[in-house]
Amino acid sequence: MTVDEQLEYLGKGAVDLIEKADLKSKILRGRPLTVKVGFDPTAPDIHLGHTVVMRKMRHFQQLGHRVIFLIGDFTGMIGDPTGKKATRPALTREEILANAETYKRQVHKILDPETTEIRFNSEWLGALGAEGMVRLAAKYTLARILERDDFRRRFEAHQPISLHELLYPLAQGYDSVALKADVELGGTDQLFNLLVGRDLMREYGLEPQVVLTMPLLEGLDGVEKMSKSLGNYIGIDEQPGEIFGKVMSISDEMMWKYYLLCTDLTPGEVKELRAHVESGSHHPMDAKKDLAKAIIRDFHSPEAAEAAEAEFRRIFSEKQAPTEIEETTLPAGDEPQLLVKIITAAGLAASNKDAQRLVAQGGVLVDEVKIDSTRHTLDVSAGKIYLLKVGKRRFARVRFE
RNA sequence: GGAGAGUUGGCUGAGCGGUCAAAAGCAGCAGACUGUAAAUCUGCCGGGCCACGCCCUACGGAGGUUCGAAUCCUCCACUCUCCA
Repeated sequence: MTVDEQLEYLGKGAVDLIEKADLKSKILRGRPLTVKVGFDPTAPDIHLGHTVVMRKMRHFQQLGHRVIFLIGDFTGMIGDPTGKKATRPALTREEILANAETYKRQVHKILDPETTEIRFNSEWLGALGAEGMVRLAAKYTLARILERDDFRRRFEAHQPISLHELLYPLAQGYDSVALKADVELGGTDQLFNLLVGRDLMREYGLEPQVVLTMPLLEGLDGVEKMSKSLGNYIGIDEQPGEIFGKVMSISDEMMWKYYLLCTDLTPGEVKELRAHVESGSHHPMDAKKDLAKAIIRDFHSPEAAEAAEAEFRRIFSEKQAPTEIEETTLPAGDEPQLLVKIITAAGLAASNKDAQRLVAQGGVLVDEVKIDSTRHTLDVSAGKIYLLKVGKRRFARVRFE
């Protein structure tokens, strides 16, 4: 690849690239670049939203650069204020380390295990000490910190901002100083933090890093950014069937963004596919199934992808019970037991009230038969087995012993 | 340091001393319609009880006034505003 081709490849899908000329001159030196990406160890599960940036990291790896997966175990104690309306709760040391382990286990589904370097920023931030922190804070001004939209908005809305939150961008910027990063990647919401890194590097007499941001992926609701805390995410550790179902539930419109950010298709190929769907020559559901399979192939296997599709067809298109149903064993009894209690006991509803509602609303089937009486009872003598379906997707086989 | 405003269910946000398990919106769940899509419509949306009624927990925390408090009083915690 020529340098210009490399630039195009690395910039593919990016929102900001500051400065492109800097990246070019860095590449021209012919030495592997140090590419830093920070991950906050607050979310124990890597989801599709994270993979957007990770995919970009892989691009750098493919071109022979040194990619550092930085786990913000120190900054995690601060809690990134980005996009937050309220102060985040601080994590304990134990929680952070446990989360970090989960990260390590999962990142290699996307990144090259051989060359990915995993670091923890407590390594240098912890060593900084109070004095170092104060010195670091001296390099930035309040006005500049308040330029940041999140802070300004909270400030103007008279919402609390704790002082330690102001340190977050500085700490993150200092990571770049410590690692002498050539490039830092992040979501567009990270732009401010990444730029602070540039400023700080200049302050410390280093060449400023290149900042490259990727679009944020909306979650299943199609509106909010995909995040663990909002529960609108697809985790890469999830079962193939779960992933398939979740992908199918996104809107047709959103599907294209997923195609662009979560597959290796080029923008041109996605555009072409979209044109086929819009002209009616390709059914949107088929396009979405292909998307779901592509994603499952990445995190599981081609076989798992095919199996997930077959299972999906079986359950939802043909409305049959899944091939594999979780079996729950409950204690048998001589007296008939209320169905609602059995549903709760089997873990298909959060509470008896909840189960009662589901039954009343016609969302419960016992052995393929809809039950709509909340007083319905089942014979629970030993050896009895029932197939319960609650809502559209919750199944369980209950056996009494 | 001084003066004032506020803290309500996952979120936003109403709330007269009784009729408040608490308006409304969002989110969520179920049903209808579908392509388990989206949009739309309908219902539900603290928990317990083989109950259509009763009980428990809940309106920042702890006390108090009252037959009765989310609503009044006191103290504590937290947040915001203005002044210094």
